Amino acid sequence: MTSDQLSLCLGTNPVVVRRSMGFLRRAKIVCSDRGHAGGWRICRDLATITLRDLYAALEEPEVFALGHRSEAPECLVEQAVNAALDQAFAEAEALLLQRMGEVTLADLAEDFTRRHAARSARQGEHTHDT
Amino acid sequence: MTSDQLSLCLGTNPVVVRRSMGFLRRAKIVCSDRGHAGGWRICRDLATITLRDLYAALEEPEVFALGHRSEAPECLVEQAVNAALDQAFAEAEALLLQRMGEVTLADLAEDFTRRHAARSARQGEHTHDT
DNA sequence: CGAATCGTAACATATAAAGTTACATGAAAA
DNA sequence: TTTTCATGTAACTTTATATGTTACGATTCG
Repeated sequence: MTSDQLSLCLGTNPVVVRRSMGFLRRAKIVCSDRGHAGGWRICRDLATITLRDLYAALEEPEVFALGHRSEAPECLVEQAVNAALDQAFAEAEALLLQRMGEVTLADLAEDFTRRHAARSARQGEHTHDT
Repeated sequence: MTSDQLSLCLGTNPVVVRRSMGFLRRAKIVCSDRGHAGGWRICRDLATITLRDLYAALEEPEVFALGHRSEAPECLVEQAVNAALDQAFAEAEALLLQRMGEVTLADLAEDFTRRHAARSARQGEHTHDT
């Protein structure tokens, strides 16, 4: 698909798509072809790509919205709070990343297919009714 | 302490302090007194206040920086991704909140005291050297 | 009364994410 | 070879949000 097509699907802008897909290209998850009939392709087996890979490739801001105000604060109160929460944040992040690592694009494709069939069935029903 | 004093400690603005402390007041964690000699007081035993209580009271944006673009998307791809991650997010958030619920302000006060003593000792040493 | 303090509305500023424009580069088709 | 259609990317604009600021009313104590 081209950046223009993707931007329509995603309700955004082609340049924004190129910006994000660029990260995936550098991570060797997608390939891009320039020129006529060019665009974006997934260049690895869907079963080998996990949501964790995508997250890592996109370098999204951070897992948590909460975080330290500063990494090595002089303030002793802040130091105490950081010390108390560092472990908790690390554990929660590790858990989340592990779960993301367990979901492949192949899994999602399968689920999508199921959902698509279900929607089609519902629409068929509805068409039959009217 | 007054909002002005707190804002100096925190490197921010007195109105910002009132805004945040207002949430803690509504959660009955702190009390405020107006007028002369007024200001803010913690109005519960430190051992009964956890970081989770503070987080809940402050209604911070969200635990995670990542999240759903929309809660009930029409897009089937988005539905599949949400379904795959909902459980993971819920687990990680529960773990984090549990850990936050295990840390009381009394714990933090104790840790602060220890750090303060350590710093004083280091400064004493240093003074002794020079 | 008057100074000190919170409560809150209204407005200003800063920052980052997203969107936009513009154009160079590259590749296939005519 | 020229045209057309893509990506790659820099520069700028817009938008959203958190933060900071000003202003002033309400309350309390001396």
